[in-house]
Amino acid sequence: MVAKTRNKRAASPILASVYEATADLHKLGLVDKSTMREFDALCLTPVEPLSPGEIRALREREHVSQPVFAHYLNVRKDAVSKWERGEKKPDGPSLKLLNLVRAKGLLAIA
Amino acid sequence: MVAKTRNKRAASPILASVYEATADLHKLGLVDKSTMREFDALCLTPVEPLSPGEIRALREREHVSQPVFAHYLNVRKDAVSKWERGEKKPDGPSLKLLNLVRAKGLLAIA
DNA sequence: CATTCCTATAGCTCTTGGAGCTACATAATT
DNA sequence: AATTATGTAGCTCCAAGAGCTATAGGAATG
Repeated sequence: MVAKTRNKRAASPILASVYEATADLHKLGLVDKSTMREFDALCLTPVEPLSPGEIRALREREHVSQPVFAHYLNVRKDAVSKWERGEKKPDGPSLKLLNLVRAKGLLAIA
Repeated sequence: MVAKTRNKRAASPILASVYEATADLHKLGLVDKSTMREFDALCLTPVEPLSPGEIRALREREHVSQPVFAHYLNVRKDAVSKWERGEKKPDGPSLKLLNLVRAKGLLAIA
């Protein structure tokens, strides 16, 4: 399927690059097969794991307390505290929100 | 504490209204105490529960498949399927993301 | 000064969402 | 006809997050 995609004549050099990148991501298992068709999914900001220190730095960058930060993410303040102390690791939707804040600021999720 | 806040001379009529609204929300237990100081938290889009039908309608409004929708939210496609069939109920961070999409569209979390 | 709040930790228990998997029917592509 | 994507279904398992109490330190307020 990857090879097939590569061989397909792309509409533009830019699109061709997107195809290449997609194929590579796909090979690495980072992209769902469906994204080979639905290209808007590629415009997503990549979701990376965040260390406790990075989470704390992120929150302090936004100048908010743990309770307020938690309020933005719709989690309990305890959760934020545990993230920053490494007791729990955010993943899935929580990690997505944290990455959104990192990339676009708190206002992006307000 | 609520009365105390009410008695405080507000800087403007608008701010006074905000105080009033905050106090009421606080009385209803909808707002964390911290928000009485951190006002930006009030600018948050309220997070409401979504029914299975509303979730499906939301996804179809954005013209994406379950796998792609899941990709945006950084959850597995199975999760989206279960939400739409009422098998699982999104809450916390997932619900926040869904409300974000509803209020601002998929691009807001891209 | 004393007092009142907010913050941030810490230590618990418990529920359930989401991960991760397989399998299947349908529909759309090619 | 063969391939590919979709949506549903059933299952197990883990850990995130909920929810609670208690504590200590700091900041604001009187």
